[in-house]
Amino acid sequence: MRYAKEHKQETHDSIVKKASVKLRERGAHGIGVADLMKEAGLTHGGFYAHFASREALVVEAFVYAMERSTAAWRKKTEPMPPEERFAAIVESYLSSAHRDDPGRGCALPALAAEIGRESVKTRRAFAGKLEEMVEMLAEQIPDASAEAAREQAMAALATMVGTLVLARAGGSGKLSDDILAAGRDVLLEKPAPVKARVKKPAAKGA
Amino acid sequence: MRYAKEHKQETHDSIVKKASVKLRERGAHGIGVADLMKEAGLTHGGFYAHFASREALVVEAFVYAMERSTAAWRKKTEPMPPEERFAAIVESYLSSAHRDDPGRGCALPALAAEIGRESVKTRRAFAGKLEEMVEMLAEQIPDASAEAAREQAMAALATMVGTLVLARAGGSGKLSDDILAAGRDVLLEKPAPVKARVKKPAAKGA
DNA sequence: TGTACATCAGTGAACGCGCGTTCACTGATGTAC
DNA sequence: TGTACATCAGTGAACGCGCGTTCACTGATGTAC
Repeated sequence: MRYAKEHKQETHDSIVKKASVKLRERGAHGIGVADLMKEAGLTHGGFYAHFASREALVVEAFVYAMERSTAAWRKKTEPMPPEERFAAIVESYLSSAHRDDPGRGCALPALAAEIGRESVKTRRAFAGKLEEMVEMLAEQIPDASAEAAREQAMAALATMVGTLVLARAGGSGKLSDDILAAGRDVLLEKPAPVKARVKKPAAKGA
Repeated sequence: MRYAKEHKQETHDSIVKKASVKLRERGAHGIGVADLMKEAGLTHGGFYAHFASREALVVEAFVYAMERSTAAWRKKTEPMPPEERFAAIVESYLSSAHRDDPGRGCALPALAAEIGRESVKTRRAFAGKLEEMVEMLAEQIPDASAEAAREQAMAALATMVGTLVLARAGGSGKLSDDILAAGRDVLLEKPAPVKARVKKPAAKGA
């Protein structure tokens, strides 16, 4: 080795990390190889010493973002009592801060629709990370069998992703805020005002 | 007029219609002007007699798809008794048929994430159509005040959109089917198996 | 009715540009002695 | 310790291609007389 043992790996990781932010911000097709490399302080020529293709970087960056999110939520909720964990995730996911900062947020609202059009191989890599995220969420749902928790976790994640996608597309005015609030309310089981459906009171409600 | 009065308008509409299918299938950046025109049986040169830019067509095609969906749901549920309408929409939205045919389905799971990155002007056009869709959905939710119905409609739409996005990205295997089922179950208030949360029985359940 | 003309929706060649990718080269670094 | 050498991560010019857009032209159609 002519360079420090992990030099290349560090560069590689740095490219992936910076790319994962920019790709979430601009979409899977929204930024080119040259600009992605510039983000990492490099020139475009070196790109193919690290990745087989642009597409390969997109997949790595996506997987990286998914892993980071899953780990971050797990770590964040670890010190909390079990019955508060799910609500904590929902509240931070459906915050205006998350809506307004896609680059540091969950990769799903930003990139999942585009992943759905990629190769079978890419979709499989995605599915694995999605399963991990669902599993982590399911663990934060107490008072349910494993199956029920998994189902609730999938539905809750879908609601969170859909809510963020619509809130982002709907601007940042009242509509967008209303969408965020609506998502929070159903997931935290706060009944909607007046004539709402009968519900068990939410954990932190009463 | 040298041509039949509505000739040009018909061509314009035909381009928008075909484009709206292909754009939902391949994404807002997934197909070029030349191929879009070929879909309508034309050559690319004529494009700018109909649209100011490619972007303008994308917006028109998106708006067209949203209007079609809203109108189609309204028409479909019209002959039904009010308490069955919402469930009918959810079931057709979260069907494997809809998952597997993005081109003829709702524009939101296919394009909303990309719309969220467009200009303010484009996002405003989007927001208007989204409001119409939410309103239509809200009308199908009986037993609720207008505010509560609007909130429930927004949350339900978010769940449907997120579910479809994740189900499409997750391939077409078990994970994908499970995601679809989970979305249907929460929206139709079928309690998940075993130890589920206390819920009012669903309209068609008992 | 028939002919000359005017219109304009649509054609297709051409443009410039940016992108993903390739490749010969450089120069900083660690190794051998 | 000091010097010559080998390595290879990173550079930057160049490529070919496809895209959005422009434009001079065509030819089918409706109108005037």
